[in-house]
Formats: sequence, C-alpha cells, structure tokens
Amino acid sequence: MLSLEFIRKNPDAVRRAAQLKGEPAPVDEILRLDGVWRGHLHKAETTKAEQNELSKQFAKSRDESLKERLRQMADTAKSELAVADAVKRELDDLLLRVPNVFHESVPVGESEAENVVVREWGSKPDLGFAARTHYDLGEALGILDFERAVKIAGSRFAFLVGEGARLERALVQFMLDVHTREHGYTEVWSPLLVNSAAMTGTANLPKFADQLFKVEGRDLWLIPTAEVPVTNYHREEILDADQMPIKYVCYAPSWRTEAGAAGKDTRGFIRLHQFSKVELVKVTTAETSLDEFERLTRDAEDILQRLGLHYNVMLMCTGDMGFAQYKKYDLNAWAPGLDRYLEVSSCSTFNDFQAMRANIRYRPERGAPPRFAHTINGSGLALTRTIDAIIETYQRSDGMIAVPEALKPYMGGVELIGAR
RNA sequence: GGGGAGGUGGCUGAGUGGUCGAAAGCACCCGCCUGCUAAGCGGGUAGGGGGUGUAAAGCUCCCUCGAGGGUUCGAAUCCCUCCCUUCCCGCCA
Repeated sequence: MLSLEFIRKNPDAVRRAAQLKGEPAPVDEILRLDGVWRGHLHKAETTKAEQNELSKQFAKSRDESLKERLRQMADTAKSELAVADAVKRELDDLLLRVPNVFHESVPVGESEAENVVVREWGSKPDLGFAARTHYDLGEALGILDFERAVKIAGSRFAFLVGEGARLERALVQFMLDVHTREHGYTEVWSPLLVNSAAMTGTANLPKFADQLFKVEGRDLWLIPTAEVPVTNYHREEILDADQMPIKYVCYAPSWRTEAGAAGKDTRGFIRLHQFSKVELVKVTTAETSLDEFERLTRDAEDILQRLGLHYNVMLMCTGDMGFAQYKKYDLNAWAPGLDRYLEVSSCSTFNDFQAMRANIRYRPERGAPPRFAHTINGSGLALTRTIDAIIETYQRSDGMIAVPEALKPYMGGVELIGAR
C-alpha cells in the first residue's frame, strides 16, 4: 500500500498514477476521512492525557469528589476513540485499494499494445516442416491428457503422463539447481494454503478475491503463486540490512480461478486452474531494489537461454502492469506450433508497496530507525508454458520430441520423447 | 480429539490493580580506564501513531506486555472469546 503520509503529501501524483494504470483510487475520500480521523483521535488523546493526569492525583489523594469527572473523561475518551477507530478502519480499507505508483522508466500506455520489447534472445527456429502444437503432439504421444482431467476436476485442468510428467520433474530439478547453485537463492518449501493476512500482504486481497480458490468455512486460500507465502515469510519482521538481499527460490503449484478469462486460451496446456511454477523472491533495501530486480529478471532469462528457447523481454506499460507493481517485465517464449509467444515469466518489483502491507522492515544500520523493505519476485519459470515451448521448439517431423541438452542429466537417460 | 502448562523488549527472564513500556542478566552501542585484548567503571539501546515544527532535530501527548472484547477513575496483572506454543493421552501419513 501507499502510506497515508505519502498520499497526504502527493495526492496529485497518486491520482495520476492510478489514472494511467486504469485503476480507481479513492484519494479524495481518503483525504476527507483522514481529517475526520485525526479530529477524533486528537480529542480522544487530549482527553485521555487529562484523565491520566487526574487519575494519578486520585491514586494519591483518594479524593472521591474526583471520581465523577474521571468517569466522564473516561467516557469521552472511549467514545471519541471508538469513532476514530471506526473511521480509521474505513480509511485503512480504502488505502488497501489504492494502486501503487510506478517507476519513471515505465512507458505510459493503455493496453498491451503499448508494451515495449526491451530485448530478444535467439530467433524463431526454422523447423523445416509445418510446426504442430504442443497439445496436438502431446496428446498423440500420450504425455498430455485433457479429457481425463475433465472427468476428474473439470475444464482447465490437465494430466501429464509418463515422459511428460518426467519432463516437468526434470525442469523443476533443473531450475532449482541453477538458481540455488549458480544464482545464490535459498530453496524454500512452503505452505500452499495461506490466510487472509498473507494474501493481503502481497495485495491479492482485498481486490482480487475472485481470482482465488477459497477453502470453505476456514480462513485459508489456495496460493495463486508461491510469491504469496514466500514474500510473507518475513512479515512483521525487522531485518538487518547486512543480511540483504534475501533471495528465495520456491517450487510450488499455483491455483487461479481464471475469472474473467472465459474463452481465452481454452485450448492447450496454457491457462489452467492449477499449474506449477518455480518462483524467485527477493527482499532488498530501498537503494538496491532496482538493480536486484534487473538481476532477478536475468536469472529467469538464464533458464530460457540454457533451454535454448527463443524469447523476448517486454516492459509492461502503465495500463498493463497491474495494481501493485512498480515496474514489471514479462518473459515471452516462442511457441512455433501456436505461432505466438507465451508468457513464461512475469518479473515485478513493488518498491515498498507489499512490504508496507506485510510490515516487512529492515534497519539500514545499527541503531537507525527501521524502513520498509522492497520486495521483488518473478517466475523462474512457469512450468506449463515452458513445457509447451519445449515441445513445440524441439519437435521433429516424425512427431517425437528431442530433450534439450540442459535437461538430459535430469531425464534418466531419455533423449527422445516418444521413442519407446 | 481429550487434559495440563504457557505466550512479557534483540535474547533469557522478574513482575498478580496505580508511582511499570516494564527489574535483573545477556547481547549491542558510546565514553572512561588499559602496552593490546579481556575484565572493570559510567551512560545508552523497543515499535507504532497524533500534535507542534518549512524540514531534520527537538518538544509533547496517546497506544502497544499473543489478538480482540469486558470490569475499573486506573489492567502486563482480574473476567470472556479466539490464535499460537509446549507436555501427556488418543488417532494418523
């Protein structure tokens, strides 16, 4: 969230950022309630101060004639505070609904059409024959099964079978190994159900409740990304600056309702209610967050390069970047069969927006007052669509799929999927 | 699931109605002392919010002893609800 203080001092900047993001922002209502809140709070606190003073006198003198005044003061302080608290709750709720501002390097734009490709790696492969889609190939090879998933769970679910499931496991191992051994991340295994406080910390609540699966009758939600539990790992903590940046990598399944995506990507292994992801999360100081964000993006890109997949890096424009993000890159891998790019990673930095919600702070130096940390995350990578890109990029004219060099050590001797 | 114990500052741990945001110890910081280090001596060290201030500093007030309610002029201390930790029993991958 943005702090009340920041909104007080920069109401126009907040309004402008929200408008360019295409998000509503109740700035006027916040400023109004802020005045009301402070009025009642001030009254409550001054009354309380008088009461405390007189109460001390009473403790000494036991002068019963003071009691009636004390009682009145207590009543006044209590009722004023009750009003102040009620207004503050309303205010806090509105604050959670104000979108983040964005970095000056973010292009202004309304839709994905105004996103900017900042770099590309590799080129579209020339297969020498008509490329088939991953779902066509996958079903033919028996490594992807959508029909049976419908029977078990419904649409937007899938089974990976045999060498398909093995491919997913190989990718997970490969990515975790690279990020832990070469990029310096600490591996984390986390709860896959989290409470509302955690969801609020990463800004999935209150605005995006309809995107989440909820456990009936309990304050537990299925995570839409490991970003939620891992970022919240340090909630309510004050960290030491010298232990930062903190870097975690976490493999976890993710669940999303895909509300609002009806009819979109219904075909194929692209947009599912459940998918796997290796997630990168950093908690950094204010000074280093932009650099660390660039590095995290490169760490994710490194996986694509090692897999030999053509991709681009796209800088999201204001209208396409989202409520909480301060700056965001998407990594899009080329899928020759689909003849389009697939978003395999989304890397974002949040400034102190999430840290403020989750109350993650650090002490810049010994004895200094705590500051809010900066949080960063990105997929490194999403498994589902990476598998699509691999299948379509490494397909052969005979319908079999070559295993990328980097994955061979993880495939238990399988070098060609479909050969058996 | 049943029963017992317990949640206090960075840590350990006192504190059962007022003078307690909180003894003491540890840790850490600043001085002094000292060939150097250690020891010793003195001082300091929680977080949040409001007001004032151009701002920083400062001053001042309020809140916070797991969370939320309640009793009381006054609550870390009494009462209620919830959460969590731990031990014993039961169950279980």
